[in-house]
Amino acid sequence: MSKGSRTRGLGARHEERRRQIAEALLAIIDLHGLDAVSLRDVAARAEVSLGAVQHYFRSKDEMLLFALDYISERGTERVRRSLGQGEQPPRAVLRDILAELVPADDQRRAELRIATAFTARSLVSPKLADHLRAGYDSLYDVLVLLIRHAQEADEMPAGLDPERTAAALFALAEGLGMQVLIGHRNPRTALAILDEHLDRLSTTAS
Amino acid sequence: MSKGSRTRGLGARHEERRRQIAEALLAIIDLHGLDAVSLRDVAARAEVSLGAVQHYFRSKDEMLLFALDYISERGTERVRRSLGQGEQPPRAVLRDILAELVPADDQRRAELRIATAFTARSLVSPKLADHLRAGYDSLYDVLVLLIRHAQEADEMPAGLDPERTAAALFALAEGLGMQVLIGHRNPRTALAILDEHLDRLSTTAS
DNA sequence: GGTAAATCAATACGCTTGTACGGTCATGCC
DNA sequence: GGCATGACCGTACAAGCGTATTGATTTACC
Repeated sequence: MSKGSRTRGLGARHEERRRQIAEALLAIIDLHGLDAVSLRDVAARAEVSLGAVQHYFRSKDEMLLFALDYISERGTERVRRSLGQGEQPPRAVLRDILAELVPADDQRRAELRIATAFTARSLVSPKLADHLRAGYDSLYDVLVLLIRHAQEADEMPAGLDPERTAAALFALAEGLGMQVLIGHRNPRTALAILDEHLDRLSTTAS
Repeated sequence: MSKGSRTRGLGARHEERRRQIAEALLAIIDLHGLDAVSLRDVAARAEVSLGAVQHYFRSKDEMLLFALDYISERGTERVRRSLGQGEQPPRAVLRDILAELVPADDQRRAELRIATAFTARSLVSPKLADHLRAGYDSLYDVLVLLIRHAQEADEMPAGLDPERTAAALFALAEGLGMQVLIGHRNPRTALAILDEHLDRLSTTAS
């Protein structure tokens, strides 16, 4: 296997150190934006030398890509946890996952700010766009699946097209999240609007 | 009045020149992103000297702010035009305005890319955020008004809360626009989803 | 104990950046 | 005719940037 999986000896803490540096990078993006990131600032915040950062990342680009994958993984992990609790009915799980896109606490807020920064840059960076789209796709697939399950459990009308519905709910949640982030709406109202639409979907005849 | 309104003599073409430089700036944002903007690149694209750019804008920040107001004005103008055609029923006007947020052609696409870049930066620049929110607010107000009119014309159920509905439609359209921009969905599907939701809203009992 | 790799630290390089400054020429006004 | 102002141009500068390089120290393994 690769050196990354080593648990003892030289290189054992390699991945952990990379994550630690990535955390510093993400903190800077949250505070000052993606443009304001310099290797020296990252090093200072991570309390290591510039040389150390260079040792763990060949280039700034590689560091950015790693940080994006790192934070994506955190999001994926949260979705997995939501899915894991099998007691809940599919519609409730769907609601929970969508609600994650509305930043109700500081941590979620920071993550959404960071995700927004990466999204903006992905518009001019194909490589970033690829990595971002991967996470996007998998979340979308989960939504489609949950809607199907909800339909099978008679929690949502069978007449709904799962893919379109997933796209709509995704877009709605994302848009609401953005409005909250901008300060245009408070999280409570945004979540209420989301729930309202979920209810409307469930009680539609078509 | 200020010198900006002068139409003859010295300073007559002042505002026009500023707009011309702003166009170059916006083109660079569309192509390479907001971070990639340098005064020299702007000067080159506008086919003027660096000194000329400096002459018309005291600082880079001022130029960015001007460009944001400039492109916002263009959007506002389009909304005004949609509102202007009085023959159309309010729900159709509402639909047109929401559809503007889904980039179906190159021009709309470029504008949304630029708006996204500004939005991302506004997360770390309060001054930009203020300017952006102003346009946001006025668009939101227009949506609320149109929904009220649609209700009065019996095109939408009176039971709907106009403000919440406006927020929801806004968020949905914005989210769909983003999905199209990312390349996740094609404009046709996005517009179909938008229409579907407008229909669902109109035929809801509550 | 020796060798090789990992882990840094320090420094330097070339480049780009926003801004400042000085100068030139044209224009408008008294 | 003089004088202020507008409209530039060219250049210079200090700061910051990503990256390369070199070297020292530690660690793991034979």
